[in-house]
Amino acid sequence: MMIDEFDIFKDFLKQHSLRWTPQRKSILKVFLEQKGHVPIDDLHKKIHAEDPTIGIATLYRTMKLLMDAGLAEMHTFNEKTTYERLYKVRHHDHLICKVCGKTVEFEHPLIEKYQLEVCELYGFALKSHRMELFGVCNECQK
Amino acid sequence: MMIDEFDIFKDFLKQHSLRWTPQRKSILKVFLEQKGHVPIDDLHKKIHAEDPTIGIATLYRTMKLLMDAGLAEMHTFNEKTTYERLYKVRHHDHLICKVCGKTVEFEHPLIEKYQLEVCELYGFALKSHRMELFGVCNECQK
DNA sequence: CCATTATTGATATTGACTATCAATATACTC
DNA sequence: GAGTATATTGATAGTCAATATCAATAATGG
Repeated sequence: MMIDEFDIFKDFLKQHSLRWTPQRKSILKVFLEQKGHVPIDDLHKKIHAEDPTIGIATLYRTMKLLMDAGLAEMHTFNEKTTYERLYKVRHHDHLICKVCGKTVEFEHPLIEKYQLEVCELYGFALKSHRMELFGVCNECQK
Repeated sequence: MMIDEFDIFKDFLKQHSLRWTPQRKSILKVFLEQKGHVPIDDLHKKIHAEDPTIGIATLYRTMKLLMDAGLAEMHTFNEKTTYERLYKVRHHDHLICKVCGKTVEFEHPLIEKYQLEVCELYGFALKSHRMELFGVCNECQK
């Protein structure tokens, strides 16, 4: 039996005495259909197509819950806030093109290893990290 | 003959047909007196003590110029914007305590090396990067 | 000194996000 | 199911950092 994001969210809500509502269901559904980094206004448009009665406040509230539930992650690239799916997606870092804004995901085990080393050196217990490389992509170099 | 931040800024302004003014001088002076990461309102208070006539808009405008001139760098830790001195300060990354907000600066040559590798792999020309490790510091673990 | 153009401070505006609140929906108990 | 307690909702007002506007002023290059 597969545990999917809907189960996780329902469970999270129950654990916190919060409720499973049609609005939360719609928002999660639409969010999961997106790929990569989704800005809030994109999400809002698509939610609106699905159910025009859902307000922007509910969208913000629900995205916060999804983050608390570990299903979504917020990023701020170039002053722009986007949300990214988190569950069952490997951890990765980002390469961002300063010209066209394209992002590429990558992971590098050795970098992660050295991050741990640095934390130990300073007596920190590492919880998470953020690494973004800014550059100019192939296309934009031409 | 030492080239300092004042010279660099004056030169930058000249290059761009901008003007060296008492306000810009005061703001740079106060900024350079600060240590580490300075929030804009701290800076504003100290500027105000130096010269109460300088408005907040001029402060924002000047900080942007200092960034363009390569003398300052903006960070956003825990939703809070801070400015950091950049010139003649070695590049470094940050370790941030999620509990007390303390930041520690570090550098790790090998991490930088692998960042370059990743960029080459994807055909990006690396311009800059941001790496922040979030954890719990020694003190806050007790 | 003059003309040109950048700069300034006060303040209005923006834009993203949050708080408020009355109406409504959900979950729980019996 | 009915009834009750409580969470949720959408609309909208409010907040806050940052930016745009603009008339007055200051700096620059002749």
